Amino acid sequence: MLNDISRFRRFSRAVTSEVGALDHSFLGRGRPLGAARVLNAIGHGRTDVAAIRAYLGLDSGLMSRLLRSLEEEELIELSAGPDDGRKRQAVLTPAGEAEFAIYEHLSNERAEKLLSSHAHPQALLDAMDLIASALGRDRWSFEEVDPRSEVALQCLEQYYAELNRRLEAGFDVKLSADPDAESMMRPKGAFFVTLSDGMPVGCAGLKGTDKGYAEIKRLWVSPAARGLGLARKLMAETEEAARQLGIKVLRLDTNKALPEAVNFYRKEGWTEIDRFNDDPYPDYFFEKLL
Amino acid sequence: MLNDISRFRRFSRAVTSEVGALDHSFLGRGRPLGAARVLNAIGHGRTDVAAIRAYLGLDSGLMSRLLRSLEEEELIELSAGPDDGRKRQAVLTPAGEAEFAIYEHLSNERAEKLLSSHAHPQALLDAMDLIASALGRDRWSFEEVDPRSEVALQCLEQYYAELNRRLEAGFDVKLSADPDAESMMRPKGAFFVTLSDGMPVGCAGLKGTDKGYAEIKRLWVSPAARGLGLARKLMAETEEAARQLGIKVLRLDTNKALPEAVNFYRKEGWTEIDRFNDDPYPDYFFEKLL
DNA sequence: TGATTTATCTGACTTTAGTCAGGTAAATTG
DNA sequence: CAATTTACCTGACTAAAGTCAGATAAATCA
Repeated sequence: MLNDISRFRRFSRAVTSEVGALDHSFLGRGRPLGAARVLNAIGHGRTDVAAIRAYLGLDSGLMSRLLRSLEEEELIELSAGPDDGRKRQAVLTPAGEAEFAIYEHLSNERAEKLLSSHAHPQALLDAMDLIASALGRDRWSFEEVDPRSEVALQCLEQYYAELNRRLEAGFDVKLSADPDAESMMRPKGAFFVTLSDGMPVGCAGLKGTDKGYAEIKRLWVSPAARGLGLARKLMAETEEAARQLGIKVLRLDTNKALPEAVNFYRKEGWTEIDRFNDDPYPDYFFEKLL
Repeated sequence: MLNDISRFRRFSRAVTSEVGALDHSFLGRGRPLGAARVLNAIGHGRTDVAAIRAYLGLDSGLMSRLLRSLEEEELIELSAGPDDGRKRQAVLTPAGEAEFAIYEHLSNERAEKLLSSHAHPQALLDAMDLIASALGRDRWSFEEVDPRSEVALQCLEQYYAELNRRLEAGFDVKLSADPDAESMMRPKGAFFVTLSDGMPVGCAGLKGTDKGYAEIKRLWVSPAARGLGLARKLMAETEEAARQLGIKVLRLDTNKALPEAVNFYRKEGWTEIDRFNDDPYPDYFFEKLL
């Protein structure tokens, strides 16, 4: 374990110096870091002054002064909030957009340089996803979305690709009993995605049926977010939705090529039952009474 | 590529906030960050004031004041350098050791917490090694060492383990023509390791013989540091040593289970020759004239 | 409607970080 | 050995970050 920690700390030193170098390049724009951070927060779409303050952890007095200095530079414009005149809204002026673009360029440039100088950039990005997901595990947001929405499709695409990779016979969603979107939306069912700092890292569908039970479908966790207990949380979220909808019996099926999934359902208190559908893919069938 | 960059920047945000949180926990000790950093540098064995100054990038005036404040807290003691009375040496007092231990604990605690809360900590550490190596690629140090030294053995152990994993018949160093240490040390030969922030990430041996040629042996790059051009640099270092020793002909052998190595030698201007030894493992034989 | 809460602003302040121009004493050079 | 260089120290300064106690105006509550 001691050696593990020294590896962790070597990583810490490396990223600390990288973060410091980026800060230093930001200072090259002739503006204190605090002001640069506020400008960038606004550029990234945070218009609500209170939200920026919370995000950057700034004192209200300090925030006020930083906004003033950006205003004097004519990089931002402040206005009263539309429904609450106390809450101020900040937007970039054209000059602010230009300045923000330069900061973006500085950031992107470092990213591109590192990625393009590596012979295996995808491996590097996978490693980054893994670490970012582990560091961000206590900032997950669970959102109920339309299963046809952009984020949902991003999850499902990766889910299908993984099934196709791992199932002996491959996987073609058209051959499977693909639930239609309405069955996974209120009032019949629900569909959840988990976002980790904006990146979709997991999903789960609750498919209502008229057969006296509902099904859990499309439970998927991104490889980068595995081992963090996300599946359990997604499952809890989905079961809660089922209870709200008055559902008493949950069922699901899975494949023998996914042993960790089979294991997970057993550990989570599901009981194995007989085949309850004629979908060609599943080998295992589970049930849980709510 | 745009999506790659957004993944990179998600990683950046995650580690920035992690770095910030650690700094914040350091501030909880009631000492400004600058002083804490100096104390920690001394605790980690940097006694030379000039070295600390270079490492932390501090102005001499600021450094002097930070040392003074730590001295007033009776956490460190300064003395004149043994051979140069201008260079000051800093060491921790017992109270300083105690305070340093607390900072260490804060750092290690975060590391342990993250690692132990993850189901696959080794995957996380591999990811960290990969990223730390990529970020630290312009701070490699090449050192000529005794092939029996600790760092050399660390490299060789991993090298043998990988051969054993990848070669069809496995690999037992005792069955191979294991060069004795003297043949890879001056004046016969040389042995190099590459350190990346203290971690050995690669090695290469130059084995002198009395047969009119010298051999490149044990060229290895850690998986975390592959794709960064390290093998080429190690090779250049080794060839330079060979030239210094007046060697005119270099030879090496390798195995068909290591296609990237075979590829590398071809690309680096080596010419394939007939088998020149009776070692059971190699399938390919190369030569290069200096 | 008057009292209270909330979001932001202002002024006065402290601490930390960082810069710069000399100064001192040890070491090195010609 | 005198002149110069080097490593560190000191004092005087500036800028940035952060804190805190009111002030103000909009929103909400009783």
